[in-house]
Amino acid sequence: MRMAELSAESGVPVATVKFYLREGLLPPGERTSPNQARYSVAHVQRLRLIKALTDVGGLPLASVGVVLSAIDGDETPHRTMGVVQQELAGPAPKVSDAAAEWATERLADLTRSHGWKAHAPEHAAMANLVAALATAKELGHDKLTERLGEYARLAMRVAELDVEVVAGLSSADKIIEAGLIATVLGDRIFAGLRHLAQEQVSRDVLGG
Amino acid sequence: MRMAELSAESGVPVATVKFYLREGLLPPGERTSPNQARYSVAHVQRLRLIKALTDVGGLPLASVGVVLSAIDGDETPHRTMGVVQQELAGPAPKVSDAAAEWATERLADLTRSHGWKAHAPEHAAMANLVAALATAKELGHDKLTERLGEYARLAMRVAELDVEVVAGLSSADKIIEAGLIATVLGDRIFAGLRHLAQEQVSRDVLGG
DNA sequence: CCAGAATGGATAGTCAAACTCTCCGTTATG
DNA sequence: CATAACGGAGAGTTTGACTATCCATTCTGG
Repeated sequence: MRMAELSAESGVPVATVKFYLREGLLPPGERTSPNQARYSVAHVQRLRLIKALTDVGGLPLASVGVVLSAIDGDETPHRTMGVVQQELAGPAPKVSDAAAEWATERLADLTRSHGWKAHAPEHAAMANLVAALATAKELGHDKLTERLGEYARLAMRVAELDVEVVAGLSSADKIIEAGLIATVLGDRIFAGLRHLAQEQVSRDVLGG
Repeated sequence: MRMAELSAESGVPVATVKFYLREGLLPPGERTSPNQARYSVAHVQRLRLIKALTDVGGLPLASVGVVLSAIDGDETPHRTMGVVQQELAGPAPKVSDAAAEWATERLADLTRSHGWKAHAPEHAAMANLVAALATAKELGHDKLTERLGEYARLAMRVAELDVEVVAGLSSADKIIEAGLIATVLGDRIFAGLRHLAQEQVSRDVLGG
């Protein structure tokens, strides 16, 4: 197919497709002459993935580029997912050193008591957790951190489900892509379900 | 206190504080003369809250404005939290009509089988869920939706914890603010815990 | 009391991200 | 073979979130 059809099929405007080609997010089409190219369904899928990562995952295009090269590379699923989570988490917001230290300590307790592996503070999920917990403290909301262990236990249950959903696929490539999609969409889906559930519970507990 | 101290105390640059004042995100200080003002600890707290909403919650300033006027208003906690969730969820990404219809149907099944109240498709969390599920389908990932019921059950457990954390506060104002903070930080904290847990589980199941 | 720093307020400028527009020479097509 | 579409490159646009510069006061330390 050529540009117009690729655009129609994917729902991405022609000008934007050209822009993605320039940025290297979309691989160039196969040349049929010095200045004509043909695109395949792989290009359509790639565009859909880019849309999912930006629209649903909220990733900046620069991160999308990093993620796409990661899944195109031939690293292990584990390493590749590390890159994905790094980009998905984004840069952690800055917080005061004192609060950060307290939060780091609190998280160390948690991982120790749950038998989880310790992580360096540069680890993306870790850095974001530290920032979020530190912010909670700075805002004077300790309740959330007091219950951290209970949240962690439920997070573990969710993670087990996540891995079940992704595991059982045949090839490493499929596991990587499924993992990517499950991570990007999974966060948003769970957040949505949680909000819905909060309304149910708060209706019962706090009253309409 | 005056500008310089307010800035130092909150960690927000003077120019930015002025900008927030102009935008109406921060209420003006108390006048001490026609062109001088004095600020209070309430201003410091407000600035910290704005920082949390933008940095941690990732909200655009326009949404922060809406949220702040909502919590300053005198609506019930339930209505106020509705506004908060609306802004937090943001505009749902657009998806094809066919996929959206399928996702809406799937969600109707879910809410029915869990005995949850049905929601209009304009409902923020609902619209985002529809978009996320529709995207999963468009990307050819059905596994996630097949297990939706299990995720919903866990989301319910998390929501119960959320409400426990917030309930038990004395005044409606405190409940509203705690709810806001719990929602904003809670999503990010749970996502972080989930990522950490995913690594533990995938290490065991998929191997290093 | 007064010189120099700080303040409040207004206007304009900056910067990055993510497109979108306009050309242009070449290629396909009815 | 006229004309519509294409690929490629560069400049322009829009939005969001600041940041910088002025200026006419107002405060403050010596």
